[in-house]
Order: sequence, then structure tokens, then C-alpha cells
Amino acid sequence: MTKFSDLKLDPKVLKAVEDAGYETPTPIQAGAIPPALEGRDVLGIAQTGTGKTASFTLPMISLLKRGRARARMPRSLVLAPTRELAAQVAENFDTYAKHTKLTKALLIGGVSFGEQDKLIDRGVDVLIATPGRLLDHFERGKLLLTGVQIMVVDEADRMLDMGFIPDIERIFQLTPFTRQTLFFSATMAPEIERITNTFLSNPEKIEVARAATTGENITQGVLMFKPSRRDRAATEKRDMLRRLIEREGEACTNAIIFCNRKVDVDVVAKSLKKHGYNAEPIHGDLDQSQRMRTLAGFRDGSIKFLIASDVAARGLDIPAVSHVFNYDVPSHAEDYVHRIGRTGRAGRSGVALMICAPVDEKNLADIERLVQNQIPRLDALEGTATPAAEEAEETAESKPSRSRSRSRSRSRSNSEEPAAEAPEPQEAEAPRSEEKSSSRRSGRGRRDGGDRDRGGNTPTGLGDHLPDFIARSFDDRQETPEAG
DNA sequence: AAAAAAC
Repeated sequence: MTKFSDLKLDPKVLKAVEDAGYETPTPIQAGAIPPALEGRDVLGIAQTGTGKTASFTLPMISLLKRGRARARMPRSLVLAPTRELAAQVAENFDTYAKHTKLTKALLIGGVSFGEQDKLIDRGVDVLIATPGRLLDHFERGKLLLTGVQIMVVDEADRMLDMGFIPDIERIFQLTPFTRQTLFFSATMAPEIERITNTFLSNPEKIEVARAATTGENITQGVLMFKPSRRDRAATEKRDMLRRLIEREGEACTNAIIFCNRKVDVDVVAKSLKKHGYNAEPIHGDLDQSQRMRTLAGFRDGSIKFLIASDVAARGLDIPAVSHVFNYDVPSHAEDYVHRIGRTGRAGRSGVALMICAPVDEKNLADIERLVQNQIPRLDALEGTATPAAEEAEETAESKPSRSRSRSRSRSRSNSEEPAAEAPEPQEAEAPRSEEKSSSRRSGRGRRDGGDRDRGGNTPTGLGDHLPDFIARSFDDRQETPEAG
């Protein structure tokens, strides 16, 4: 098996890798590092959780090690779609460049220009940026991209979703034609393929499945929510969320709760706090320093519940999240996969539970079509969606830690250590004749498939590695106009 | 209809 020491990395980089405790590269690293070190363009098709970041930072540092930066002319450029992701790359760079003298600057919005300007003026080897802020610097005449030898585009498919592709094209055109390009995307949408055809030169293509997971070890469930009265819907939904959390009991060590709208992120966070939960919001309207603080707190465990918009749905490397709660059904089906992918990482088991209001049912259907499976319906939670809910808001429920273990202990036992048994074909649950949910299955039945009829070789759950829509490479995309 | 990202 390949070791990092076989990869011809610079000795100082190798040392830093060893310091960090790594010996064996992940598949994307083993695939991307050698061609990158040879100066070739790389097209990496991989998601977060695959070790993607190191697959470009390690060769970059090795290649840049000799040579010096000139003022205002960075020697390399990394582009990421969100500020947090850019910051994450910067941390990664610090880790692996610690034995070198390479310098870096992080150019993201939401912070003042002053410090960034100073660094650029002095000259940096590596510039890590979100596209908007980078172009802003460029337009102010503070920055020359003609010295860029290596350019990295990370999470290109998300850049596409966010409308950054024109910016990316522009930035490409500002850099020398002779640069080396390392380009990463989780999927190969036609637009992405067009970009790679235009700006990459005979790239080495490396495609890897997601690391060890995508649902195989994620227990999913959806709770159909019907408010008793229109004007109580919001209150009752928050109440339902708390019950959902409580029912998971101690198995829920930390969780991300996704909402579709920023206002709801704020409202839900405030409500949870009021009820004694250790919760903080994160979304794009909060100022950057707070976003950073919150994320750091969530990572180090001082914050237990992160209430998030889709700013946190992809890419952020938050290890060991036991639960993901979808307070809203995401309106883009792919976002569901990204959101629940925040749990069950690195081979751990995870639980992903979602609340579905009547208006969300169409979106739920879209998701189920996408993942080609039905998400198990959870039994209605006792006492919810009834007029009693509003009292609950004020009284008894305010003690989240209170044990209400009756239904929980059982449900737990099902999902507690699925990791060990996950590899099994798993059908203990019997063929199950489709239909309405609220049978006695406590809902936590793992994606028990049961829909072999839904098309030839239907994957069960999200499949062994990753969903079909993600796995599909661009060749397929071009030739298969979407069977259904 | 919303989120992200530039001021």
C-alpha cells in the first residue's frame, strides 16, 4: 500500500504530514499528488471527507518550496466558495507548511481590507480566497495574478450553484496560460465540464467515491408534521423539533439543525436557547467573526447544537456529529444529501431526522426520487401537533436534559451501533409491503429499501458508496439524458 | 423561494 513517504513530497512537507499523524494517503491523495507533483493539471472528482484538501495543499507546498514571492504577485491561488471553506484551507496550509517559510494570505469578505492588503503588498506564496473578495482586491489594483503558477479551484460544483462560475472564468483569464491547474468538484455538471475543457490542459482525472459513507451508516427518518392550526404552525414545529431531539436522548452528542431560511435559523436558535439548549446560529448574515467563533465552539464541543442555513451544508469539516436534524425539507433535493452527509462521517454511525410539513411534501418526494428510496416515516411524537403544544412551550418541556427514556431506549438500541452491522445486506426487516408509514416500525428502521421494483438495479438507501447522481461521471451525463 | 458571496 502506498505511504506518504512513497509520494515524493518535499521532506519538510512529509515531516509535517508525519507530525500530524498521517501515514497512508486517502485514494484522492494517492491519485492526485503524484501527477500534481509532476506539474500536470488534475481534475479531482471527490467530495469533502475524502481528504481532498491535502491532495492539493501537499503538492502545492512541495512545488512552491523553492522560489520566493514578489510583492503583489502571489505564486499560487486557491479558490473556495464560502468563507469558512477558505479559512479551512488556510488552516490546512498552516499545518503542512509549518516547516517551510512559505507565506499565505486569506482573502475573504466580511473582514477589513487592511490586513489583507498588507500581506499582499509584502508578497505571498499562497493566496486563499473567495472569488468576490479576490476580484475586489484585483479591481482596486492591489493584486497581480500574472505570477500565479498554480491555481486550485475547490468545490467547483458549489461555485456553480452559487453563481460564481463567471467570476471563476474571469479569474482563470487573469492568470498565465502556463499555470498548473488543480480542479475539484463533487459532480460533473455540464457547465463544470465546459470549464474544465476550456481551462485544464490534458488533466489527470481522479474520481473517488466518498470516504466510507453516504448513508450506508446514516439512519434516516422523516416526521410528517401537520399543525393543528395555521397560526400555531411555527410554535408547534419548534416544539416538535425539541421532542425529536429529546427522543434521541444521550445518543445525540451534538447536532446540526438545518433550516431553509436565515430568519428561521435565528428563531429556532433563540427558541432552543430559551428552552435551555446549548445552541448557536450560523448563517451568512451573521458577521464573520461570530461565524468563526460559533464554528470553533461547535468543533471543540462547547456548543452542542448548531442551527444552520445551507452555508454549513457542504464542505465544512466538522468531525463526529451524531445527528443532523432537518427542520425544513431542503428545496433542492441534492442539498438533502449534502446536509445529512454532515453526520455518519469517517465510518461512524449517524442519525438524520427531518420534519416535513404539508407544503414540503413535494420536495420530500423529489428527495426520495433522487436517493431512490423512501425515507422511513417516524411515528408521530406523542403530544405534538396538538393544542397542548403551546403550553408546552412555556412549561415542562424546558428541561431538555430531563430523561424521558421510555420510547428512547428502544429506538436507541436499533441505531446505536449500526456501524458494526452496516456492511450486512441487512434485510432483517422483511420485504415490507410499501405504504403508510406509521405502522409500528419505530421509524428508525434503517433505509429498508423494499422497492426493488423501482428500476433495474436500484441501490438500497444511498447505496454502498454514493448516490447515483453524484457518482455519475460526465461521460454518463452526456450520454444518458436522464432515464426517468 | 432561499442561500451564498463584494462594498
